[in-house]
Amino acid sequence: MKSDKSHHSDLSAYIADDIRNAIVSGELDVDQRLPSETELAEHFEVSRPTVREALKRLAAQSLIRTQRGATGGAFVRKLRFEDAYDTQVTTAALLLSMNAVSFDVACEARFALERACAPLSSTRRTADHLATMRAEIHRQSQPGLSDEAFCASDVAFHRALVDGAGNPVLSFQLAGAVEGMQPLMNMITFTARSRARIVELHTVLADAVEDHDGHLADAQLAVLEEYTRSLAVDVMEQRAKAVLQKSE
Amino acid sequence: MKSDKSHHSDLSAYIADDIRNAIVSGELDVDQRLPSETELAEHFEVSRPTVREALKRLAAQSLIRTQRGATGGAFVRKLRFEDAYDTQVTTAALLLSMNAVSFDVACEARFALERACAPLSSTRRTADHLATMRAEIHRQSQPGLSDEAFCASDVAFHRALVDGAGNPVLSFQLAGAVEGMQPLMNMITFTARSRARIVELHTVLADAVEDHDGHLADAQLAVLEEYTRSLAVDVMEQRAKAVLQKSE
DNA sequence: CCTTCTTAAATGTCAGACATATAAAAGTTA
DNA sequence: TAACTTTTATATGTCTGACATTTAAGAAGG
Repeated sequence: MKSDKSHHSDLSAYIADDIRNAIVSGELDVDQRLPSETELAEHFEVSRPTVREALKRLAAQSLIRTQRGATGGAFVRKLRFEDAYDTQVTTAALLLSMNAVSFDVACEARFALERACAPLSSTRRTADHLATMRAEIHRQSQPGLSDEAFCASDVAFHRALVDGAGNPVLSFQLAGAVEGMQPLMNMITFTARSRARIVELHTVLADAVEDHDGHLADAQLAVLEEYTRSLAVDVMEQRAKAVLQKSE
Repeated sequence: MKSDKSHHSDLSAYIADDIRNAIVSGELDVDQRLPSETELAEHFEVSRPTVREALKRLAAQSLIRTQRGATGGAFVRKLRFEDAYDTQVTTAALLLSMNAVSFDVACEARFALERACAPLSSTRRTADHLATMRAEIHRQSQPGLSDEAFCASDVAFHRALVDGAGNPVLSFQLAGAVEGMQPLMNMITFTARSRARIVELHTVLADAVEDHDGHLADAQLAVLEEYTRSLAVDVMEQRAKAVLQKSE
């Protein structure tokens, strides 16, 4: 950790960068304690509030955790997949909404990535993953389900499929693609008929995964993608029609 | 934005969550100005430093930007794909190193995801993407290249392939998988022979993409994955041997 | 009308203080 | 001696009030 800064405006950002680099480069190990806030303040020649702002930046990225008390301080945090999950989903959702990503583009990305998992999941899925998929299918066929609950169940189903690949890196990456897309999916209104169709597709998909048939699973996801996109098109058309009628 | 907090220890985290929810839910629009720090302090009934710590947390996630001066303040920031890129890569790299993810697992995830892009890229790649791929192949065949530079060029090549799919969501997701894996890839020492082999594989891959042959591109990536893994195995074996010799 | 000066509002930074949590050391008692 | 209690030191969490700096808009002057 060097201290240069000189004429930087936003010292806390500079200090955060400096410490972050030390963590990423491995200069600071997991669970290692950082110097106390007072010591950091002296080292960087800034005040304690400024150091604290820098530490909060790092905490926001789950790079450190803090403990109060006598042996307390800031410690390099072991970044777990679960920790990165939430941020990943939030970021993906914001990216989609703020950049006006079309349903088609998001859908394409999501299914392309998911299809990458299908063959692996067909090989490795445990009974547990399969049971989750079946349970979610069952929930999706319940009549009184709200559109949002249906969507949530859909996400749970696909997540089980992805997790079935048994590769935490894949699961992490897919979190953003699948869960982050949920807000977009929530725009769709699922009629009884479309729900029945989706349950049907999901069932074939689950069957394929159960039979270790990666090719069928992949093909089924392609069908599901096409159907999902057609549903979105329907919704858009209906909305356009509603706007037209209103203006008459 | 409600104020409850009650007995929360870590007010800045609570406040950051509160504002973050307002942004994610769309309650606050892009480029909308947040209340001034003083006003936020009054609203949440905390001091200004505490508010500032909360704002720095949000800034660390690129959710807000701040401007100084008379009309300054904190503004909801439009999260761009480029902004999320760096964080994505850093997070992925840290996840791999801190969770002792094996080369095989990371490699499998990376190539599975990349293969998801191959068919799309074969259809849509522009001349630009192709030119980048060719240029990187050329660089990789230069003799005096360091292992790190070779790796960097490899990343650039694959990134061009992914970008060829023309789907920013895919490109964003793959950034983590491909670039985040670079530290792991840097462990490999590339001999002249293995470099020649990789250049060869890359060339066939580029040819396939040029010919809009998605199937061949996909197959070629599978070959490349297998070869990459075999290289890693070689490195591990040599290291194990070195350790044995040392202990004799 | 244009330029320059002033002013006000906001963030950026600082210093010093107190509150609180926590583990280890010191003290106390059975 | 052993177990429990109290004290103490150290760290983060928070507050107050102040000053520095940046910046846009209004005021003053040519």
